[in-house]
Amino acid sequence: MNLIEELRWRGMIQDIMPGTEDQLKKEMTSAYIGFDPTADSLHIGSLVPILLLVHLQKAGHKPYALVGGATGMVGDPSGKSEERNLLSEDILRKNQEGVKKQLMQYLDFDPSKPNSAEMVNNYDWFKDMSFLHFIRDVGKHITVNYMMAKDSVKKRIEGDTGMSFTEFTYQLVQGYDFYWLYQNKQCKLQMGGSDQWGNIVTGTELIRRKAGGEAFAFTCPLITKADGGKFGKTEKGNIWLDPEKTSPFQFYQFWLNASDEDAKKWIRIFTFLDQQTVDALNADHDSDPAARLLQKKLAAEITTFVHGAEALESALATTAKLFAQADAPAESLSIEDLEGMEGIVKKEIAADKLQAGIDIVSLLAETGIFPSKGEARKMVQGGGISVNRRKVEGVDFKADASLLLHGRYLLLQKGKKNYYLIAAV
RNA sequence: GGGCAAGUAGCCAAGUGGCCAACGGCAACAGACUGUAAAUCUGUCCUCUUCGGAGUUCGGUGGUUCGAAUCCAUCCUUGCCCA
Repeated sequence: MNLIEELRWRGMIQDIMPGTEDQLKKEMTSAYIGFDPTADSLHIGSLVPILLLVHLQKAGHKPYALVGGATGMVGDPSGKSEERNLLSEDILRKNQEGVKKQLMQYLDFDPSKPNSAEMVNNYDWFKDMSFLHFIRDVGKHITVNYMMAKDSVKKRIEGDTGMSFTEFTYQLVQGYDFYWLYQNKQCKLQMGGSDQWGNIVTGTELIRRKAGGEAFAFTCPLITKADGGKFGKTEKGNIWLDPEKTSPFQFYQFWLNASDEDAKKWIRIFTFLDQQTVDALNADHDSDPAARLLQKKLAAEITTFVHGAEALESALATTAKLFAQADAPAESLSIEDLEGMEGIVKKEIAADKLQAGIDIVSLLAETGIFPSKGEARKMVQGGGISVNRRKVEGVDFKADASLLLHGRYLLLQKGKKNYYLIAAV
């Protein structure tokens, strides 16, 4: 299977420009994807573009990861119904660094290889460009009519929030990136999410008109969830690639909780397993859906790719303790189990308060698990709180020192999956 | 600069003098069911609360009124049209 066939099978191609496949067959091709420095870490939404670059490199082509230092300052209107807030330069610079560091992990930057990955930042070629230069050399080649026809623009013009000149210009800025890379790095291919199609095409158009060259592009579908929810969001917010922001355990759990339908799609997109393996896995899964083989494999593969084998081990261990032995009484957990659980939130309470006995509502509020007593009370009344894995039956429940595990800890749960370890100090 | 519209909770959106902490939907959280799923059902969903209530809201500010999200004035923001 060649690269395009492979990506097609994986369901990673949405739109593709004619001739792209031939170009990739013909020679080692340089290709790029842009990453937005809107946060100091990438989240799992960026995994697909990263994987595209990885596949590309595996197929022997040369990947460029572009950090959008300049485009980040403008704001991409694609998929946005409203004008974006501009980030300050300080924050952008910090974000660029964070994003850059993460990208380094996933691609092979070994300069001795002809197809080593390279990192570029469009801030480098935009920072010294004058406005006059831009409008004469770039703007002249693209008509407003052309730009207005773009979906991202049309939607905003037809909508009722309008769009600033700055965001309108975005597609030219991004288009120029492609042109610059084409001229300076012989980059002939741009990839991206399907929401980027319009911007990408502006780039190829610019290359054609300004340099008379031919450039190619394809996009991958945006990842969706079968239930229509936003991909990559949970109650705790985004799933980040930075283990400081989203622990490997939480990361693993995110994938494990995928629905069957999603898991079938995602296993092809987010893992490198070949067709045969995936087919076999699917068959096994269907014979016993409750075992969730697909989800387990998916979660294991992607956690290893992002965080490494060791992190996966520890995520698995925590999972076993939290869920596989969920019926086991809390008393059976060792101190190491309690303290070592990843994804558990640690809180403290004064030992003498506990000695005297404290009602559950105050306990929840004082340890900061809930911001107010009112909220804590509502959750207790709704049956959403457990102490030492036993459900708290009512608001008059009192906690005291006799409940302490190993004389030190209370294991508290909000719902099924949110664990808190309260240490008496 | 002129004309016209709009601004209500995280989002969408109803409400046009008292019955309004404000219909409904989405999102979110919890419970039941389950496979740590989906679907479904139930509860919560401005803040605090001794669960009796209390406090602060409907772009901002001032006013009319016993009483304002609702009426008036003014300012701000956004969109459309004209210049």
